[in-house]
Amino acid sequence: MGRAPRVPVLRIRTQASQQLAHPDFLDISVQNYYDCLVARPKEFDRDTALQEAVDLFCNHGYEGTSTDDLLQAMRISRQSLYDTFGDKRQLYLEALQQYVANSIAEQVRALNSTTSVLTGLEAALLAFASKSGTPEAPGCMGIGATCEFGVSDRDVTALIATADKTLQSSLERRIREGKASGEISSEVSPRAAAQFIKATFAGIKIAARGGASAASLREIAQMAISSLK
Amino acid sequence: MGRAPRVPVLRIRTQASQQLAHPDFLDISVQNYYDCLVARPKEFDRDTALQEAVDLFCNHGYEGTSTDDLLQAMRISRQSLYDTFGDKRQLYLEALQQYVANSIAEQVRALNSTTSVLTGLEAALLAFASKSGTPEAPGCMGIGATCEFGVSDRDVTALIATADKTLQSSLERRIREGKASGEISSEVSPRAAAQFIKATFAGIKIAARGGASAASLREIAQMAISSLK
DNA sequence: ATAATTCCGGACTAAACAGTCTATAATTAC
DNA sequence: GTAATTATAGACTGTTTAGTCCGGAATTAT
Repeated sequence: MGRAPRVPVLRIRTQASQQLAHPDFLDISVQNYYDCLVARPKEFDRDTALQEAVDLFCNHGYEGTSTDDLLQAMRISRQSLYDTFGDKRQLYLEALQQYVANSIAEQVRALNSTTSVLTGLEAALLAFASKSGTPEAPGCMGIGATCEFGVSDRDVTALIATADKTLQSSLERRIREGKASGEISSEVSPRAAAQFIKATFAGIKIAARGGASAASLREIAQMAISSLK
Repeated sequence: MGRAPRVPVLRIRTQASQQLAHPDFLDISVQNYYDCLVARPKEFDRDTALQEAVDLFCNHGYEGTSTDDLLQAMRISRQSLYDTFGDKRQLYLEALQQYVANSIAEQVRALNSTTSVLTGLEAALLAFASKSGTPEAPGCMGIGATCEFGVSDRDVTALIATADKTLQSSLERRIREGKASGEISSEVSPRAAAQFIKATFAGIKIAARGGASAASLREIAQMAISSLK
């Protein structure tokens, strides 16, 4: 993946401190600078609003979520939605992008959280399940998008394919480590095993969405992992 | 399961043969008799039309399928749809019922198609995948319904739960047979293993919907099965 | 101050939506 | 034949949809 590109930064003296002896300064990105340099700043937080959209799309999909639903949940005006996010489809794509990026990051973090590869795999497999038992299983937006559109939507497909590659390579690397340490059978193909684990991710998420108990999900994860030993 | 209940049958002399020396007779069910005893018989076949609806719902879900889409694919008039199937929701439920029943029946048939339990399991896991590579992976309506509604819709949830129980018990029985014959490890819990196989079903179906190759799906199935050995 | 900018709420529009009604044609019973 | 019944096609209706427009308020720069 490489490191994130360095973002240009501006050092700005804040408005409120301009009459003080020791004024405050603020380092912000150029993008944020332009965002703030407007006659009237936005009254809502873009990321917070986007997260509300994510939650809605997770639960009801693209077609099942109306713009009115979105406005209500995001607590912004109609005009603000179109000004800020373009249209419903662009908002959906951005929400999917944010969801998928967060989701993969979380899974990879869990995967690498332990020295034992198998334990890390189990943690990753159950990372989603843990937050899904609570109120009403929210559903995975990535799987929702796949079910809803298949491979018919270029943008959705490309977005998910990118995330899929990241997860695939993280899994393969960790599985190779497990083979090297002897934790995973030498007969296992890292590529095939990573595909299999991804399928298990999907299976667990669907089971959770269908109301399966946390214990069931744990059993599924453990059986999947046992096939690597 | 048991055998199908015996349907009452009527022997009817067909209209066209009433002036012949050797008239034709027809055995039909009482239900069909009532269905036919109308001023003007339907011009379309109910089951064929329903199957078209199934295909549409598989590909676009409930919200993503409009009544106009349905009329066009089912090639029936608007009034006929409402007369025959009630409304869009009832049609969806009936389509889901038909899909899920057929789907489970096919999987159970594949599962029991061989003497070897593991081979049968592999056949069942790949039964869906085989027809999904062809034109545009149609998607599983059961999984689509689960993603779209979660457990929020009583009728959908109940319908899927019933099918789930059938598949679960078929899998458990077959896994017990495998344990008895020594093909499956004695350490495997039939209940947990059946849950795991169901999750693998879901994972394979999602992967297929996302455009995975037949070879990938086969690898996933084989890894899942290897965890039972 | 004033001008310029941009946010926001709500009214508005055109299209799509699910579902109903009507006129006509086809069939059966008599 | 006539009367009764029912399927069909297509027009129709009220609602919801996504997206636009407009007037007033808030903020910044000058």
